Amino acid sequence: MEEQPRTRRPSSVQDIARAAGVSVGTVSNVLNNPHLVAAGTRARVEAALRSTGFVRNAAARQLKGLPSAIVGCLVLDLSNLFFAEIARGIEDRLEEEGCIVNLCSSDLKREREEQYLRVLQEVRVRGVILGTLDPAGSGLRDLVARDIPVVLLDAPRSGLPVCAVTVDNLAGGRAVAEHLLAQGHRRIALLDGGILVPSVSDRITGARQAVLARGLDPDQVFRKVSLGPPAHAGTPGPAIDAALAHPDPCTAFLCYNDMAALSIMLGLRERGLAVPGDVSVAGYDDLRFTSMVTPALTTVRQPTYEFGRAAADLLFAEGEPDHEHREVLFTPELVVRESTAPPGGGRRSR
Amino acid sequence: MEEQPRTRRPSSVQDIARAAGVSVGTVSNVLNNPHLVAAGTRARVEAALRSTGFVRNAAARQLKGLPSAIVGCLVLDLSNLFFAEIARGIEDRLEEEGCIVNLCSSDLKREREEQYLRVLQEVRVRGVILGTLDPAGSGLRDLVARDIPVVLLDAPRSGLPVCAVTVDNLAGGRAVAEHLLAQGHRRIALLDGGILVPSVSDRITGARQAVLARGLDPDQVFRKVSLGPPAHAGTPGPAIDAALAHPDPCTAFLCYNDMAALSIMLGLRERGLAVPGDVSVAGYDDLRFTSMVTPALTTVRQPTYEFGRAAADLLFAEGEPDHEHREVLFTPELVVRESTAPPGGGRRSR
DNA sequence: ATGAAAGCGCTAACAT
DNA sequence: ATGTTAGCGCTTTCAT
Repeated sequence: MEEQPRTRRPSSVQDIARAAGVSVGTVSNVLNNPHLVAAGTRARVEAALRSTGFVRNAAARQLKGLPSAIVGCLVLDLSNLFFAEIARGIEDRLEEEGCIVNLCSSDLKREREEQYLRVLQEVRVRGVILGTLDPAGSGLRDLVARDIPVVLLDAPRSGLPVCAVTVDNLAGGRAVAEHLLAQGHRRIALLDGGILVPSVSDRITGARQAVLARGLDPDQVFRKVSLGPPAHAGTPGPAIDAALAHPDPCTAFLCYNDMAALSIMLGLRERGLAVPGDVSVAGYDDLRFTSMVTPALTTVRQPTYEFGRAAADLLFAEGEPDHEHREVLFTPELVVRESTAPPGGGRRSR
Repeated sequence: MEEQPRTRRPSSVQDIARAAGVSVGTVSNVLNNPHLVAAGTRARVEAALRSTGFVRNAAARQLKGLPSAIVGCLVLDLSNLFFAEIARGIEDRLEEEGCIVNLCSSDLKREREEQYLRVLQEVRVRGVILGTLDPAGSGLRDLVARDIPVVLLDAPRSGLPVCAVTVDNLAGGRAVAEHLLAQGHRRIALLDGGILVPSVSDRITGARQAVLARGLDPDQVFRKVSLGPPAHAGTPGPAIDAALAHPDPCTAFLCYNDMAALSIMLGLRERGLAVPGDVSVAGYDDLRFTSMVTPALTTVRQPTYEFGRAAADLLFAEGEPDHEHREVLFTPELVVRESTAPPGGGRRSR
């Protein structure tokens, strides 16, 4: 029956000042420089603050030029556990600095990436951690031109004055390819997502290097097949056909990530093909559960949580006065499990 | 050698006005009510807009009372694919309205939830989609008291004037438990994450109902064991011991989610125990890959992407003038696979 | 059709 | 130690 004790509209410093019988300046000082205000006054103001449930207006602070607590983070695909875990690493680190993350997923759409970047600029984020489709794109250049700190996520800096955290994709691609070649595979389906992602391109380059190192011709060894974007990962049929329904069928799939590899394995199973008996499958990322599927997936381990934390670290470092742009490079690690084996293991499928 | 073509500091409407030889009001009109301004003037202003790469200042707009384009979204654990997919559903829907999401993960920490809620208020989000640990918490009540639209994610509304999107956890819990009971299990380890999550509590209640419906005593049938928070999911040993190293060992694990179930299965395997030969394991969520592990996981399917979209829908509906708070209820579905079987199947492990 | 000016909530510089 | 005030960038009356 009583009046609502808390005001419905958030109270302003004005309201607090009135309630405590002081000026707005004093309220501001209680908020930001408590030591400047006498104990008694401070107590009165604090009481008013509490009783109205005052909440700072971030927009007003920002308009005064104070740094925003929001950091933008744009990843390629949040439904990929790999990025979700990176995001957690980022978030944990930001939280330590009282920042929050504006997390967006471009879903591998260029247009969407550009749109998000625009909105992030409008809200004047403190910086952005960017997993970009286009390391030479205008969105990124815009950010840089406006002096917004940028940390690239697993993408080359292409000469831009930004920081980056990357993993050695060349080495990773080389490692899986070398593994497959060593097992004797000479026809390998190179599975991509139909969209050219910088890090994946590097892995492919690495894979080609491995082939060249053996004196073979990459164009002979690899056959490019596409799974289509993640949304289509449920229908691996066409990709499988492209690789196998061929006079000279592939004996192995080198997949651009674990999710895709799993999808391929599922499709293979549905067709009655055994892995690795009939065809080998290698993934990339080493997601948490890849050791539990059957057969356990051969893949390449990449850092996730630590990767995210490193990115956030770099972003804060960017904030410092005269900072050198740095690139932190992580090293991937081949994890050989059961899904790859020499070709021609044959018809022993159960 | 040339001057940088784009200003480093983002240009303001003032700058544009000056450049185009008009007043700020006109610039604002070009931006928001283009039809009110003469074609010629408009063209001049638009040229200036483009040449400086003008970006609105969201803070200033907001200060004028315009609605924010930012929607807060707080989930329990982003490293759980279940939430990551929900987040994607939310994001997709928001994007359609030109909004972006401030995605945070409380990591099941109450303190962190409260902190995030505070920051979200400071930035005056347009609303918040909240997966809360505490549906009766002060953070949530605060939001409501301030008329900030709230949509609860899989949590009871407890009488608060908010919307909610939920799944029938009672039914879900009942279904798995009934399945296990029907197979003959009479000693079941009820695995939780050590933290009381509302939705999980409901599932447990549902499971107990199933036991009662058979005229059995839930306290006899269930033995509570804890895996600890997600971060500890890597060490399922203690939970396994608690369930099995007992004069009357459990014959099945009813796990609070798939990630936990996988972790338990891994631990079981390390101890040389066969699933489901020696012990059955049931999960919850039906994450994308649970059908691919060995043995394929028996679990309960929950909507994810659609769940997220529904939440975002509700949030926008909240914005409408005089809106009725609604609750959207999804129905879970038991998915029986290979990881559960009648007890005593025995030592046939290979 | 356009311009002038007030004011959103806050901080910081200055005045008392 | 506290009060006063200008101004951040924008939208929106109200004049012209």
